[in-house]
Amino acid sequence: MNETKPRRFRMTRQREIILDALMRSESHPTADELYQVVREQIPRISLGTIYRNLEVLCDQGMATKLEMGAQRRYDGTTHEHYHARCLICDSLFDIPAGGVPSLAVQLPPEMGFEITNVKFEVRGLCRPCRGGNAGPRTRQKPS
Amino acid sequence: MNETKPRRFRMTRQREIILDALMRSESHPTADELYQVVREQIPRISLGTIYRNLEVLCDQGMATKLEMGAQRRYDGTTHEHYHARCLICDSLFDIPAGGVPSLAVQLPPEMGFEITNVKFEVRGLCRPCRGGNAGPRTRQKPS
DNA sequence: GTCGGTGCAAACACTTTGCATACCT
DNA sequence: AGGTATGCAAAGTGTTTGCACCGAC
Repeated sequence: MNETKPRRFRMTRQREIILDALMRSESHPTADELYQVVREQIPRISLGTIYRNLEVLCDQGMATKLEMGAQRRYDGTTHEHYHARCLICDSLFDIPAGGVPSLAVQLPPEMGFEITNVKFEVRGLCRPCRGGNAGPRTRQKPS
Repeated sequence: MNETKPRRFRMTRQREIILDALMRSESHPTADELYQVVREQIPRISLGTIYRNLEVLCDQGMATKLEMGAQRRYDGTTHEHYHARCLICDSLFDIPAGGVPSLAVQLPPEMGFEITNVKFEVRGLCRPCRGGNAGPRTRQKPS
């Protein structure tokens, strides 16, 4: 019972061209940027198709979605510190200073990139969401 | 010439309560979450005011905006790697493996947080935006 | 009194979804 | 033939903005 149906994957022209455009791109395009590119080959393609296919391709492990958070969050503090985010309830927890190793990054000089700061976030499961007895909650406040 | 006008900052009841709610919060609230809280004290406050004030408070350095990107980006590759983002043109560049130190994080056990993965991003200026002769561009593609 | 801030509502930008049709396999 | 995928358009979400009134300084 409760079996997830196989849901078969079909490689269509649209899907193929979207994936190709995505893999060919040196940058990390937005859905709309892909839309503009793909439209050169399939003028009548719709933006909805782009979104749907990106979703499917990510599910299939053929692509990755960056910047998960669609909603902006604010922080009352100003000093630099890092966060741990729960994958289930999406809560953010501060990571105490010292918990993070030196984040000294060495970029190859030929890259020509000048580092201003680094952003670092730990993803995982918070205590309440791990604990089995109450089950995972949604939008619960970190303690 | 071209002097930016002083634009003086005024501490209003709304602003004070929003800031207070933000600083008091242990989590990192969204604008809407703050709206719900602040509404208990100022029932007629509008969501627009929340957004406007958060913007101002961040400008004043009294708060911080997390998760800058409002727009989602996709990546044609699957293997885990890290990115460098340009603060001016917002381009994303891959960081070659080996450029990043071990990201072994030690969270205090009493935190009870189980790490699944870490997200890491370098911020700074890319070569084209650093180079003075052409000046910074917007939305330029990383080479 | 002045000029910035507020409430309200409409406008925006990005993403998701319902539906009838089209197309793989 | 059967079940996905597509195009289109409308609906959803989160954020920004125009405007007339209000209020801090």
